[in-house]
Amino acid sequence: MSPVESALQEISTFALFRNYSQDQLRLLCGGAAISICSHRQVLFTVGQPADFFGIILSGAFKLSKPSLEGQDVIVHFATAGDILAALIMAQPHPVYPITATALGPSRFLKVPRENFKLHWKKDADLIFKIQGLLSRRILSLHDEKALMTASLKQRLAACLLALLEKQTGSKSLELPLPLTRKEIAEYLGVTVESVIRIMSDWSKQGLIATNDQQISLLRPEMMIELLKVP
Amino acid sequence: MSPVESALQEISTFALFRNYSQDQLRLLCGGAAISICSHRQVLFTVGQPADFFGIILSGAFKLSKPSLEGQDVIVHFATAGDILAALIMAQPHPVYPITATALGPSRFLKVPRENFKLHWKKDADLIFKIQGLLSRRILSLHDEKALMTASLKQRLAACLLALLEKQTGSKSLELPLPLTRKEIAEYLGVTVESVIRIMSDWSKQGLIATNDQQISLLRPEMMIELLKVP
DNA sequence: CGTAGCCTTGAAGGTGATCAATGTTTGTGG
DNA sequence: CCACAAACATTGATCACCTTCAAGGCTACG
Repeated sequence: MSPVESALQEISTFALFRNYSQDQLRLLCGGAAISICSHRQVLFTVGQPADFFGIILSGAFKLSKPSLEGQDVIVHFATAGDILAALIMAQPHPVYPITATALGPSRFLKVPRENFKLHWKKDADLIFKIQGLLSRRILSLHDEKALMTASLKQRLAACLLALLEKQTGSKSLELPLPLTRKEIAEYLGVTVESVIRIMSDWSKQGLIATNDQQISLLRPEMMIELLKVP
Repeated sequence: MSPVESALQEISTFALFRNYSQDQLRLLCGGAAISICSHRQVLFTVGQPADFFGIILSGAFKLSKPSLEGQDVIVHFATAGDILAALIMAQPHPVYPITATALGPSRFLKVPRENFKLHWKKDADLIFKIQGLLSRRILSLHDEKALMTASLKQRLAACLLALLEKQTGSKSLELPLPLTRKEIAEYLGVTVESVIRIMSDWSKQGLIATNDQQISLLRPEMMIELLKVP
């Protein structure tokens, strides 16, 4: 079986494509290719013409864009099952609004842009489900915004807990993606030093542990406690 | 002509419904009603079962949700032509994720929830256009996030400029909605005092003027200048 | 073996928060 | 129409959190 064929079987387990037959998937993903990305490999870059969108098969990607001052800001951590760049496929000459970089070894199913107009757009049910994904993104961005008045300690706790919840299946205590302190800082919009100071405190208190960029939340209940009234 | 009928003519000028005949609109908006809201009137409240969604005919609404500490955070300022609550209509028992409050006298076309499943969802092209709206929301939330590392002065300038750009048509210097300093603070996630200090500076320098909660940007070029390198 | 990127720690500084007091506008009911 | 309450606006003083700057250690990789 070709790699793409087996990928199609793989995505049929994702919520988005449940109930789709292999034939239907073959149509939707005609001409697709699989990108095998190593850690830190860039999938696409902000500003580049968008000639493909697609689905994360495994691993994770950080989605970032440059801020006014030039340094990068991470807007989202995308994990297996997430769709990337679908939201701009509607435009006549789409350009990636963000840069996608692999976090850990990852696999991505690249679907040619034409498929969107030819097949995806015609499938009201699929568009509808994608809308559901977009809605959830908006709601979680709102939640994040509501946390802006909280202390950095609370925002950091909320961030790690949210990442832990992304975990598909088993409830291990390890975050499903490798993360540097710098990346966490870029995600929260603060400096590395601030993140480090809080996380080393937590390490000393046994709340978290880091092993080769893999972060584990040893005491999630305690982290949740931090989110309660200051 | 009934008020609803004239509203249907009104919305046919919005980008979302261009090319729709009155008959089609009558089908999509069957059973709709018009809410005439006065300043500060609440259209729906967070947590309340969502039995309608709809379109802002005129005026504006602030969309807010309570933060951890209890005070409200404004997640979006919605203006004429915006769709509210469409993104949660897909759920089986939707509940409003935010509170919508009128800013200035406003009119809203309330469409019953059933219409979404019966008619809107079936219209692939419409769902597709709504997806376009959602995409733009996500992109602008990303832009906002990229500004989180900037100083409050810059974020405030960006906020006012973005609101000025929402203006449909004429390029007056007055923001299209009445805003208190407190609301701006709730939108930016900072305290009223900080907003006031910056805005009184700008008032003294002649950059802005306030008249009965109507803010005017007298020198937009200067505001844009503030967004350049610190 | 040298460089580049990440991690860590400390000291100093600034931005925005907090607290407090007062003035102003808006809305409500007698 | 006035009295009063409630919400908003303003200002100053003080404080805390987070940033900035600086220096050094660690690991990965050519």
